[in-house]
Amino acid sequence: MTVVLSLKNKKVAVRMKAVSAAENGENDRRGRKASKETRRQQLIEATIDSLAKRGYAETTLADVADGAGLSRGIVNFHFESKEKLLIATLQFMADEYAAHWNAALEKAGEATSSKVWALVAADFDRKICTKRKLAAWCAFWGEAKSRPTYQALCGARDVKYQDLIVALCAQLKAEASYSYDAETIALALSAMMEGLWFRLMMGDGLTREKAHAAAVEYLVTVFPGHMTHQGPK
Amino acid sequence: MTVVLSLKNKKVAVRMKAVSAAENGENDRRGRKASKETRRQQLIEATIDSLAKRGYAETTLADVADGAGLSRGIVNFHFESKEKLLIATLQFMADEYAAHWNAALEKAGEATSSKVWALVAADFDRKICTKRKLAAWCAFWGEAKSRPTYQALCGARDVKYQDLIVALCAQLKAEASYSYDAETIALALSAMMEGLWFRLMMGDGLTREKAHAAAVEYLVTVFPGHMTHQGPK
DNA sequence: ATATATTGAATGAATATTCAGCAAGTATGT
DNA sequence: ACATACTTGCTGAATATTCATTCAATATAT
Repeated sequence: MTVVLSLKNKKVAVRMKAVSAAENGENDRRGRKASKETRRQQLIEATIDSLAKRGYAETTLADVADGAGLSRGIVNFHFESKEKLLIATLQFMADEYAAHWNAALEKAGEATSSKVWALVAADFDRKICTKRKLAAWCAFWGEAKSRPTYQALCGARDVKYQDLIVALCAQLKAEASYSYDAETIALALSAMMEGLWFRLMMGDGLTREKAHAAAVEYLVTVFPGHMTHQGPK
Repeated sequence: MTVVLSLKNKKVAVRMKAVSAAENGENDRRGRKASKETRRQQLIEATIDSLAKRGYAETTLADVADGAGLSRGIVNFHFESKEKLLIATLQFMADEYAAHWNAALEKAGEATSSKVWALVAADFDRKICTKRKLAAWCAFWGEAKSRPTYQALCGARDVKYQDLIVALCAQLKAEASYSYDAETIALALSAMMEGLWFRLMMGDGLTREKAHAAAVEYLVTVFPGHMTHQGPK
């Protein structure tokens, strides 16, 4: 081991870094023999990195392995194929996203307006709304139309989410006397949030705060009886 | 020539179709000896087809050549490399998009509200807003963050467009007494249109008409002094 | 000791690129 | 009118490259 150190200096350094990055988790065994789940998670994180840095088409297993500080064959050992790694990565992001807005909904008050406000805020939370993750999402979007599996997972964002937003908008309409069609407003709102995500990813100096402010401005305008710039009434 | 017909039946048939598709242009020489520009355009169209059908990562030169009804080496003959073909394709789409909204702006009346209305309508016009083209755009978006050349061309949509929208919103604000910040509203509006494009591409049964209606609903709500559901006041 | 995780070189498949040759047009000379 | 050389667009087999996958050897943990 120490014999080869002079030759492998660089690589060892990289691996140290990668391992210490994985330390965050609770399941904190390191180096050789990290638990199966830990390794998988580490590889998924490396995949997100690669997708964000190089895009879908340029993401190679070699790059993922390097990013994780592990050797070439590692992905095929823990996932069976590149395809399955990518699906697991997308699945992870979809689960994380869903868990995040569900949690936000839990924490929000009973009032419909509080729920809407919380959902919008959740979309621009630091935890979810990273350039890195947005870029990874976008990499998948580009391939989603031609791959049913991706489409299903990208759309997982909508299946329940969209229904919820529509229901909440309908609720708000019933509470006050807004004239708009609930579905139209729900569509406009969620499309706008997606568009803001997209702009954030493209990164023309748009910040999370400004994006959130734009969404809030919309809420206040459309639901004047329920929202203020500071929060739900 | 006739000797090989029995063997090449299928191929010949495909080529006939491809050639007749290229007939639309003015420069209508066919078969062998189509002008250089015509051939390039034909290959660009085939590239858009492939991007839309198979996504960026799965688009191969073989597929493009087949789609155009031409032989394998053709792309490297007319463009130098796959990369250059893709850049030319994106350039074409960006030019077409810019020309389209500029034309819409020309045709619109002098009033600021007419211009805004025209820009929004242009975005959902049949000519631009095809599933095929949206899918091709999306394929590029996924790679744009990692490739400066793509990013510049995808962003070409904003450089002037975004400035114009901001200026028009500021103008509307000055004409009536809206309280919003013009930049915020402009951001919200254009983000929403991008998000609607995205949803159209993903194709959850959303139609161009419904998407346009959602955008109009927004205009009416934000600029009540200037807009009605039927058009600018 | 055995089982398990990991490595990294070898393999093979996919595919971009090259290029020698062919065919259709075009110009020039007789 | 016909023949000849020359240009240009195109073909498709051969080559080079990139990369996912495999697997025998090795290291580590229990």
